[in-house]
Amino acid sequence: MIKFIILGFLNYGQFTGYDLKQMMTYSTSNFISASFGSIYPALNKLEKDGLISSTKVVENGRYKKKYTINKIGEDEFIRWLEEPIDFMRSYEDILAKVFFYKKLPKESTIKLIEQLIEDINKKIKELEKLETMIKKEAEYFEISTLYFGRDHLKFMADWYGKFVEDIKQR
Amino acid sequence: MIKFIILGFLNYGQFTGYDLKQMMTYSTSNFISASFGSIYPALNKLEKDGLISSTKVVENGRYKKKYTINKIGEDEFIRWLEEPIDFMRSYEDILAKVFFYKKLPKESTIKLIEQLIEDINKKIKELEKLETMIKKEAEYFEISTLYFGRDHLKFMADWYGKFVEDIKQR
DNA sequence: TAGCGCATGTAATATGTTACATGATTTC
DNA sequence: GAAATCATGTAACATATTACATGCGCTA
Repeated sequence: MIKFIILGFLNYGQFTGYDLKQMMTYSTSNFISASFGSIYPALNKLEKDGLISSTKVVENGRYKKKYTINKIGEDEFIRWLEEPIDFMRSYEDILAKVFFYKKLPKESTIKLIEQLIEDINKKIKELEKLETMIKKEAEYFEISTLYFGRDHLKFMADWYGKFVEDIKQR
Repeated sequence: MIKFIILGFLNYGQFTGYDLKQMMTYSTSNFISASFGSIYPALNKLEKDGLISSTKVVENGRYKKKYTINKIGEDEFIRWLEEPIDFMRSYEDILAKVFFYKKLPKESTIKLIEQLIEDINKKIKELEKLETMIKKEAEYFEISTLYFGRDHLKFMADWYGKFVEDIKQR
């Protein structure tokens, strides 16, 4: 996960691990935040795997390692972005992709979100079947968690429905 | 996390690791599911720590290890349930507690949920401040993730608001 | 000169998954 | 007799956090 957020930000320029942490704090902390303890090892692994490259520089007398994304990294990032959204993962995972959707052609974005909505609606129907099956025996708080699940998915389908309409009209 | 789900289920009787996995599959898979690879080690640790005890039995010629919750386990479970809900964790974590709220007196449950709603509303105000600050520079998809965050929290506050009213009227 | 911000990194810990290993009983 | 289900467990891996370790430059 953190891997793709890093690749995403490196699409916009050269940054240090410290820069990336700042960017996450200011713009993605709402759904993804990372500590230095995950950013630095992730950067090292990405470089080892050839997705990014680093240059050692001294700026204002300070030693820095600036990272640049490579072609392989760009390709892997786009491949990830274009993958259908797995809505059963947390909503944070969905937002991590949405955050970078401007990198994709408008039609791709629209297709991905419409697919997402369809998948969510399928899941809602499944849940509603389950509900009618276990309604009688289940305890109040237990069944309430099912109702929350259902309503939460309805909220998601609804929100992304409006979102996709908004994207179409832009 | 898995630890408290196990303790929660052991409040209802004696079960094996296999039983617990089944119960999760059928009733909490909506927000929590666990593999045997996490259930069995968790059971061993809980026993080592004295929160649960096991008895080896042979049923239908099959070797089983049935677990019982101890007083320490019960106390620790209730302590966890009574803790204020940390809504910044995933909604799955919230549901994990709600699922077992029948173990708590009605007034405690109501207080916990009302506190949750208050915390969510505070966070919504923070987000709205942030929005007005960065509205101008931010890119469409980037700011959309903020809007989702805000609307998602509003959905949560709303849902739990109705929930607490329903609990009061029962 | 103390403290904060910038900058990188490691070690210990937490928490889980997937795959593997084993073996019994029940069902078709 | 094969396959599914019951039943327990370990090993390798994945992914992250928190705390620690280090050191420079700027500002009060």
